[in-house]
Amino acid sequence: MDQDRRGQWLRGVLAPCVLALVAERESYGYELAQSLDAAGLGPIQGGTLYPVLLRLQRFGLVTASWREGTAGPARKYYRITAEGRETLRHATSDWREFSAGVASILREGR
Amino acid sequence: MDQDRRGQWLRGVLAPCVLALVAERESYGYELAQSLDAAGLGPIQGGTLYPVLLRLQRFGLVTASWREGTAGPARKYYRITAEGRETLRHATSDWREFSAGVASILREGR
DNA sequence: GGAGACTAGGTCGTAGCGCTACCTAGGTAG
DNA sequence: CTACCTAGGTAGCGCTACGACCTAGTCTCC
Repeated sequence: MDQDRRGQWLRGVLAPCVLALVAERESYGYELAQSLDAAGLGPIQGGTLYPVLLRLQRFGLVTASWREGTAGPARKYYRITAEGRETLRHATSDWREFSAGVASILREGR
Repeated sequence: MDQDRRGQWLRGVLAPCVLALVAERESYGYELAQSLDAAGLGPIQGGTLYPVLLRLQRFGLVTASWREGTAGPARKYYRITAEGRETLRHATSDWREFSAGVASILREGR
């Protein structure tokens, strides 16, 4: 109940974050993992990220296409859909509201 | 995948929030549920809250004592421990960092 | 030409936790 | 007696992050 806090916090946040990164620029799994780490969310394991991407695809929030890499294995590029953008918009505003509520509670217990 | 976002977001956040409220002023379960709702986290069901309180108690982050209510059933009052305060401090700073990272990602995908 | 590292994607089992539904029990109002 | 509010608790379910593992292509170095 100390080190795994981040794991719990990722729940429900990871999918919108991935969606936001894909919305900015089409990308593939491995690169997204690096972007998320660079953004401060910590290292996201493959066993975590790939199921997320499959879920987003299954829900029709992103589309995927295989492309040969110039070097290394082929990459699966993801692009956001209109529905994905809509979902992202709602998730973002919901999250802002939620995190503000949490911040207000945690601020008081200083 | 719309209304249950909040449920996912509560993960790992609920315990620190309860801890923060108890740190501010000793309280009991039913009242804490109302405080959390009032703070904007939405209604927290008994089946969600009471296990959280039992976990906090089992980890030694709070202590509990039964007290007769002037009206209605007896109440179980919770008070934060020194270890609880320490945990709360770490959780709060960790959460600030984490939520800032999420905010930065969601901001970009505007 | 073999070993090892890096890139890239995927699957499987486990564990934690919020949720719904349900239960006990005291007090009060009609 | 019935209904509702307060107050606490338990049981099973479902979702999801995680670690462990697997396949495969490319590159460097010895």
